[in-house]
Amino acid sequence: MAYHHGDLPATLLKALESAVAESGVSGISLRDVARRAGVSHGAPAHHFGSKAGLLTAFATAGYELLAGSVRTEVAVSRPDDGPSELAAIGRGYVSFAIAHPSHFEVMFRLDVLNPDDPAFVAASEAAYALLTETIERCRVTGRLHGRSAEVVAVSAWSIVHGLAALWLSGRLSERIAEQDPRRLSAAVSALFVETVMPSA
Amino acid sequence: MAYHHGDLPATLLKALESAVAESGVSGISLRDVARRAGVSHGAPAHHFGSKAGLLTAFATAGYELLAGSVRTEVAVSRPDDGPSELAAIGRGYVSFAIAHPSHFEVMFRLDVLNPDDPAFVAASEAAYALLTETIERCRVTGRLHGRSAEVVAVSAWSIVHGLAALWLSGRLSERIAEQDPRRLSAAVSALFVETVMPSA
DNA sequence: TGTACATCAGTGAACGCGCGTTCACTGATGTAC
DNA sequence: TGTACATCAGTGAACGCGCGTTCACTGATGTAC
Repeated sequence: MAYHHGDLPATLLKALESAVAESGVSGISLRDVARRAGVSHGAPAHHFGSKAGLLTAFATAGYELLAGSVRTEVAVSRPDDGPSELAAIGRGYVSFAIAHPSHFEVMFRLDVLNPDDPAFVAASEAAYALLTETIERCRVTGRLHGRSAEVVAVSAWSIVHGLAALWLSGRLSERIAEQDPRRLSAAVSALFVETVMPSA
Repeated sequence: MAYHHGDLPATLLKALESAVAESGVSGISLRDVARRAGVSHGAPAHHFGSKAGLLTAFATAGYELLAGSVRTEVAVSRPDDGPSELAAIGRGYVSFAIAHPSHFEVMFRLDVLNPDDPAFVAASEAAYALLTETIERCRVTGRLHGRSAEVVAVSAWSIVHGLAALWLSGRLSERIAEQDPRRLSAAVSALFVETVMPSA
């Protein structure tokens, strides 16, 4: 085994992703992650300090992936139209969660990571800003119809977060006909935007 | 210590609740729960078989509490009015989650319990039925305006579930001005019902 | 090009710990007569 | 009322295990001259 791995931190993060996918956050251990990465169990500490450090780095990467997924959907939405941008954010949020369920799960488990880590805080703020900026744009252009921007923002975040969480928990898909999460999230996002911000 | 405790199963469930509240689902152990209940660490197995059995019984009780909370809110809503019943369900859902965060957390962690347990399945079906029955009532009285009952049901569940999950994760309250979860859930539920099912 | 040396990355043994489950047991309770 | 017995509830010792963290170490890499 080569002593210098090349990019062990990245390999460990990938190993963590598959470990979470297989056994959930509660089932993961540093030693198992090291095993999957093919290194000794002491190696992770060298790069991440502790188990919480590894999970924090993973969650931080999750927020960056989330922001990327949202930006991708927004890029293909109708330009300069707040509501369709908001619907795009919803689709981007859910499709991130579906594509990266392990990241999604860890990101909201503040009990197992270091929630004050500066990089983690910065990444999560940046992702949240995407939502608030769009809602602010809707407000400025009068699309909120006088509704509280805060209530609209919380509702929008809640509906996509809930959809993603319920889908991933498996409690949702077993109860409904629609089995394609992308179509479902598009329908839910559209319902929200069309009713809360009708164009007519 | 008396050999016969009286109602050890109920005491163990209460001990589990406080253990989850203190250390989260990932931090709980059978031995700690037994310690909190003041019995030997072998006692839980006598009543629940295993750790998963205890968690399953706890989650089942959670669904029953959820149904109770929803029924309580519905009982004080405007009678025979689907939409205001739906808003009441939303408030009941969130106020259950706020009042019983430990139950709420365990209920959706299918990885740590026995998801095929008959009592668990029955309790969760019963709770879900409260939602679908109300939406069906709205559909019959024409309040869905031709929208898919399934999409409306998923959206309604998602928005309250997301609100509860985000609130409990702590990621939400640190970003907004409103600090009273009951007022917040009332505002979010009202926004959803008033826009999706306008009375005019 | 070669050599000395500093830094870095990963090893592997060791630590102490708490865990879930099993099981022979003992003490308490309830029932039959 | 008393006695024998069955059932039930909880005990506590024992098991084997995997865990997170520490730390002296060794091998690899990069730099200065």
